[in-house]
Amino acid sequence: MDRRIQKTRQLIMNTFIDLLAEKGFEKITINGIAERADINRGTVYLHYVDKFDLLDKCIERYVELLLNHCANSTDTTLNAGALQSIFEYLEENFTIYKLLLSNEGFGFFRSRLYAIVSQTVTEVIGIKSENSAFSNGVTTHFLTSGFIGVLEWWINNSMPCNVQEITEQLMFLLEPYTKHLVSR
Amino acid sequence: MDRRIQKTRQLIMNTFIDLLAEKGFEKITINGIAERADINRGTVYLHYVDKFDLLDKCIERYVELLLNHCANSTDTTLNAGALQSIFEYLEENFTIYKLLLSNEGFGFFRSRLYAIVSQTVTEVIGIKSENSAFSNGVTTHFLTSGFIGVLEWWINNSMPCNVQEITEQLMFLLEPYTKHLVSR
DNA sequence: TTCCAATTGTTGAGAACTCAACACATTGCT
DNA sequence: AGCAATGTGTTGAGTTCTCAACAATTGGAA
Repeated sequence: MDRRIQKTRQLIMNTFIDLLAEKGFEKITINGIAERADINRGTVYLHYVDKFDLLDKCIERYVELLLNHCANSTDTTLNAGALQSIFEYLEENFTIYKLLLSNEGFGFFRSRLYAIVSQTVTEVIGIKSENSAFSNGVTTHFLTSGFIGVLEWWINNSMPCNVQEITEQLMFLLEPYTKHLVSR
Repeated sequence: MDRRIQKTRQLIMNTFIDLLAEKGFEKITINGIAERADINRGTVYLHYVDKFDLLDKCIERYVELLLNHCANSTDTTLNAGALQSIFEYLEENFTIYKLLLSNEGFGFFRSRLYAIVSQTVTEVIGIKSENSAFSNGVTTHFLTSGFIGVLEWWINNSMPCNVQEITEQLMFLLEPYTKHLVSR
């Protein structure tokens, strides 16, 4: 893809996030974004239909970035490395995800994250344990909610424990399920 | 001017300065600049003919930026405010000017700065004291060399005294001349 | 020396961005 | 209610930048 597109979108999103933190979604204008980013107003419309669309794309992007940090691990195995990688990334971009998980995110971020994670979990369960007692929606939503709940708690409370601790604790909690679900 | 031009030139110069500090002028390539700046190689040639031209323009630009900080003061009077403004700016951009004044600048920065400052001093002397004993080259070059020498010393020695001190001391040294030369 | 890889400087076509202008909607003030 | 200021969304013409390709040069290792 043309590098101008990547740069411009990155710039617009960064500016959007900054303004979101400063004044909230309500008071954000396309005008304001263009001025702050020092680009033409029309350029914003070249990439996003309006500020709602921009919020959507922004959330989509940051969900993607977050999950890429475990998709990078070669297999679908839920291993400590992938978990740790995610929480390290969250730590680095703490302010952004705190913002997206706050009221300013309108719950959209949470629901997008939930949708993707639960789908992945469903797939993994389906593949790994076709004949076991885990092949049902309850398991999927139990694990997804648990994981996302912990993630949300950790961010909202400004990382009350370090990455090492939360990773280990989470792995411990998931162990009973990984034993049956994730092995090959 | 088209904002793309300003942004691109700014980006190229910043990248150039970074590379200059990292590996020195010798090892800098147009390729390397384009890669680091994440722009097309051809774009660099759109603005500069080669890396020597880039160095020139870079020096010219930073001389301009430096002197703007006293040209902003309304009159040509050599006042404490203008001096302080210059040294504050130097303090903020210390690493850049230390680099340009070092061997990597090849003395080009110093000589450009000297040329412009001495010309201004000549003009001021000419205007302010047409019939005094100061109307000659000796005065111009004495004052210019003194000023730039102090500036160079201050930067090369990593700002051994603070802005307040160097400003006051310099004003004290210049006082005998400002009395006769700069008043209206 | 010879060869290979990297760099240089240029080209043309096409995509992205800028800018100014437009009509229209929204906001806030008196 | 009326007015002014600000924001919205779109358009068309013009500029800048990208990209891929090119021939020519340079620098270092075999």
